[in-house]
Amino acid sequence: MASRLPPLNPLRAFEAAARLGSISRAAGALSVTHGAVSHQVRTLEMALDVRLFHREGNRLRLTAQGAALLPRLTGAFEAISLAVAGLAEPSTEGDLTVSCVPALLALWLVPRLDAFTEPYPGLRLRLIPSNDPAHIGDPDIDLCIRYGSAGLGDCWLSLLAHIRLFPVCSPSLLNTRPLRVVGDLAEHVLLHADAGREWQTWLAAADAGDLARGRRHFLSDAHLAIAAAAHGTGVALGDTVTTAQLLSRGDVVVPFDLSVPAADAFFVACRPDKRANPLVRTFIDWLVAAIGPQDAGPAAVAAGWPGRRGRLRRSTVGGEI
Amino acid sequence: MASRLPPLNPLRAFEAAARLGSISRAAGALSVTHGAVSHQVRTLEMALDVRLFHREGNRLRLTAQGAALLPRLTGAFEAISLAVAGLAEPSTEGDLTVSCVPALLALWLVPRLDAFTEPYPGLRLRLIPSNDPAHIGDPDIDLCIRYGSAGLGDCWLSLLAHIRLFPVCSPSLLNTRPLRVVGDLAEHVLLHADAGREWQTWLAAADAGDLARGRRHFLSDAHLAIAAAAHGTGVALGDTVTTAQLLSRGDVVVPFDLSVPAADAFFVACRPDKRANPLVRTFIDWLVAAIGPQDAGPAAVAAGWPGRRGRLRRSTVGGEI
DNA sequence: GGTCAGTGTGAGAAAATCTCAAGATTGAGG
DNA sequence: CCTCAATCTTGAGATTTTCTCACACTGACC
Repeated sequence: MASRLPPLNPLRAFEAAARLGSISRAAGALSVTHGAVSHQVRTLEMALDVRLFHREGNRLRLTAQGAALLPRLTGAFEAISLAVAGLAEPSTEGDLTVSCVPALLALWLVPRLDAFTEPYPGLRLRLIPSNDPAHIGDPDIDLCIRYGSAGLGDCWLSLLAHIRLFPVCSPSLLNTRPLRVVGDLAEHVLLHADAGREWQTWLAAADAGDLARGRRHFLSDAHLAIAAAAHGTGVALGDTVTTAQLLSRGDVVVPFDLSVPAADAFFVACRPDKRANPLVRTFIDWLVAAIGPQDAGPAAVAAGWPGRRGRLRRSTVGGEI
Repeated sequence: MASRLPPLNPLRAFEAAARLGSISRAAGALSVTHGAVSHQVRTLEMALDVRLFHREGNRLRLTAQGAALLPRLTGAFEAISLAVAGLAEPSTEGDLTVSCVPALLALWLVPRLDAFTEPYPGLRLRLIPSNDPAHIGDPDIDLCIRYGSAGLGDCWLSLLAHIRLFPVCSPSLLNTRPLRVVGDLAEHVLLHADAGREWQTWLAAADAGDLARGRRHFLSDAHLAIAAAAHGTGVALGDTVTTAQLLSRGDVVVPFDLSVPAADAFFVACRPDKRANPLVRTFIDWLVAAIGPQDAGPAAVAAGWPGRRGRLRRSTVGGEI
């Protein structure tokens, strides 16, 4: 898929020409002749098989497709430029304290941690399994990974991942008791994480809302619920992020081909001042990249819910603390 | 600054090698020989004057700097790939309804709108000056630009711009009554936008909190306050985004070299389902790019400003505009 | 020790990119 | 109408980058 990338230098030439509105100015900015830029743009149009400029005599006008491409390219090249510029800062020694939702910590973060820490021998990492929003304000905690953005208060927020939910169970469970149609769930224990409504949502989507009153256990965290499911205790709701590894190893299986979007999403959050720490920035960059591309579009973040707490994300500069 | 970009193809080669953990695998992914990738990586290290890999015999290990660079590059290349992939969708005809803070609409958006609409002759745009959070839920409104993210409810959010605030007034006002030191503000009318505390914040930073009780007018919106200032009625608080054009045209001037960060920031928001509309995505992309680069780091959203007091720093307002 | 799977490097080939020069279109000014 | 200046396009050839190939080196493993 990476090989599907179009030629980069023509992209840069187009970006400059489109942004500056002129082949000649782009040539100036790139320190080449205008002929070179003209060739590059033409090459790109060939490669993409798309017209990017309307040629009207001696003047250029972006086509709709060129206009759609421009801001994204500008953003990407700016990101590259910033990334390279920020390369000088060397400070990658020290402590990093991360508070993370237990399920994500145990099932996703810990298995991948080596990949992050490997280049940083001087790094001391402390991990706290928790979903307590108050941790954000704690000066001893560098960053928090949370499910849901509600109650996080005055902080930097960044969307990590939207998830979808689906039932999972141990493969051996299917041998002891059938689980072919949704109705068979009545014969199984539904494993709930916390007091969440996730099962209710899924059952509603499966047109089986009445099953919500069957046998069920409540566990304090999705991690426990999924572990219990893997053990064969019952059926839990897994999600696209934390359960992926267990699924690929065959520890759990998905009995039904139906998933529902979760009501909330995973976020990274930290106190604004913590972002000055290059270690924190590096870790966040890594997190976002490691969890995979979630969405096109810039800086997309889902806000909390209306009326939950009127005071969310309000801060004062000179006013009361 | 664009010319400061390092060579792109070596960046891509490094990204692949670092992500896949091996020169050979990168060579496979890029369909070239390993020698080519090795040369590219070496070239990049030369160009940046930074070691990106530790070479240990026949094995590679990322250096701290290489590891810091990797996720950002991956993100940028992914963004490019997505941008190009999304190029096929042609649908750029239809209606787009935007609800926007009045000041930003009149002083920033409208003057730049031609640049956006130009490539889309089939586009019908409807603009609504408003800061009503309820508009987000309105199915007739495609997207909202808001000051502050509070109360927006369940929606997609994206940071547009942080702003800084500073006094502005008509140049002719300075002829009629002096405005040399902060104390001279006592002789002028302070133009407030809404019931905001912005003036209070600025005066506190200027060590002149007592002036907050002088003559003042309250206008319903920053647009009106700034227009009144341009007209010579008094002194208003301008910001780095909406007031930039008036400043560059000389309609208003900045009497003091002191600015404070605003308590909140501009956001774009829309209902999650609206983001399926390519027109909405294109408009948001354009907005974010047009308002300028705000921050490095992925998907960074400020839920308010750093609340630290006394951190207000003097800045050369005229210079950064 | 031999083999395998990696990486590094130098020389030359291949390909991309650039420059140069000529041609074409447009708009302004006389 | 003519000329001039600005701008884009295009083709040929020069230049630079990038790639391949062949060989050398290292470390792991049997």
